[in-house]
Amino acid sequence: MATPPSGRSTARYHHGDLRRALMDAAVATVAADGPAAVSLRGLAARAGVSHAAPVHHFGDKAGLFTAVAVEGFDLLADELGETWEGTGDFLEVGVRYVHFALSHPGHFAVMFHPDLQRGGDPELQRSKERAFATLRGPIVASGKAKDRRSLQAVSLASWSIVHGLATLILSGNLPELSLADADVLARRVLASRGDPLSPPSATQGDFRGARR
Amino acid sequence: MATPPSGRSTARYHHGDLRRALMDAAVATVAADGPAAVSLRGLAARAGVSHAAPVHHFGDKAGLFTAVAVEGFDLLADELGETWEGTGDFLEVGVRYVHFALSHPGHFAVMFHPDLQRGGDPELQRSKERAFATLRGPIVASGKAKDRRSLQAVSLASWSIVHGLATLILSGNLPELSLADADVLARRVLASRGDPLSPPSATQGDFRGARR
DNA sequence: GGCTTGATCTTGTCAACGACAACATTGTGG
DNA sequence: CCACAATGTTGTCGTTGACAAGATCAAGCC
Repeated sequence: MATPPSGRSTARYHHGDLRRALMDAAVATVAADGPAAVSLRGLAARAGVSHAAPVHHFGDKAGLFTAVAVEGFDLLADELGETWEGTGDFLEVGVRYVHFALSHPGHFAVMFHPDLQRGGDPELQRSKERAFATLRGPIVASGKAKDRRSLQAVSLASWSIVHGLATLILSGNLPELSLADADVLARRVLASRGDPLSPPSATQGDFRGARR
Repeated sequence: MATPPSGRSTARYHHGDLRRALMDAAVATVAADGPAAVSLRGLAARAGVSHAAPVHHFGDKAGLFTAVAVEGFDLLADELGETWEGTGDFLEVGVRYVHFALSHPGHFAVMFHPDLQRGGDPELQRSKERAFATLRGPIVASGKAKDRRSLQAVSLASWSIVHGLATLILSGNLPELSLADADVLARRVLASRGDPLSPPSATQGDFRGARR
């Protein structure tokens, strides 16, 4: 992997883009085996560098995870913003949230485990805030919540349902899904609105539903 | 803490209830600093035994977390069942789910991180199934979902919203709440149904709402 | 060319940890 | 009284995160 840009094929002292390689390896490891499976030494070995090299890019493990979280929140904000601008559909933004979580499981897991990160990091704060604002925007724009309090309730409910669905799928409490299936499921779940008192509007789709 | 039942104050060879002490210490540690902060050696020291004593009760770290998860699912099933039988109110079961998560953060975190547990454990499977059945029951009983597919969508939506809300609060993405405030918030969020197209029915309550 | 400076990477080391093996202690039932 | 299982201890090994000190490289400056 990653043959250096210069023709020299033997080991070079400098990696070229070790920061990128380490983050990619970390994300892949988290996606495959969870954050606990990440070791700085393992990542270093995978990138072909010595066990202490990561220190120069991230300081420590929390620094690495913080960088991954920042990247994740930026990606999420981009995707949600794009969907909102493209469709103008509040529900589709929610679907995209779930889609993001499932297509970037490594990032997502790190993003929502603050105990892995460096809490006070200002860059993290900014990325986080931008992502949340991008999520809140469509809810505010849909403008159906009259007062401030109900807006917050609706906003939080929307976030909760997409976040909960994503979390339940990722944590293995629901069957494994293809991304396409997950989109269909998310659309139907969001449309059903979690209230048994109002009959859900059944949309088409072939998903078989939760297993256990 | 935990002076032994016998009057002998000096160190005894047998702890008395080491299993219980280790689980309590583990739950407290997870609640305070997350699962990553748990070390078998640390728990052993806290209980006043040698570093290898926990092996005889849990085998390994995953065994300890599995035992915590089983206890958690049993507690959750008890609480949800009690609420459903007491109130017959579907929404109150959801409120209780969130309440449980916030009042047992140590258990909750372990319960929904399967990578910490021994996946195949039969006791875990049973406890999990019982808890989920207790959650699903009220939804089925409310009987508003016509066909199988919409029932699954409603069921999953309900679970998602309560699980998402609990997860968001616990992960520090919402302001710290007292348990009473959280109950009020959960009630309002569940009542708002997360759909801006239908005006939310504002219930009373003094919670100020999400911060950031 | 020679020198300096900063960034990057290596080597060496230490303490904490999970896991395991071998042994000691305790209490219980035959 | 004695096997025997449960419980706890001591000792050890390999892995890991973190740190310190030094090596290598690139780029600028004289």
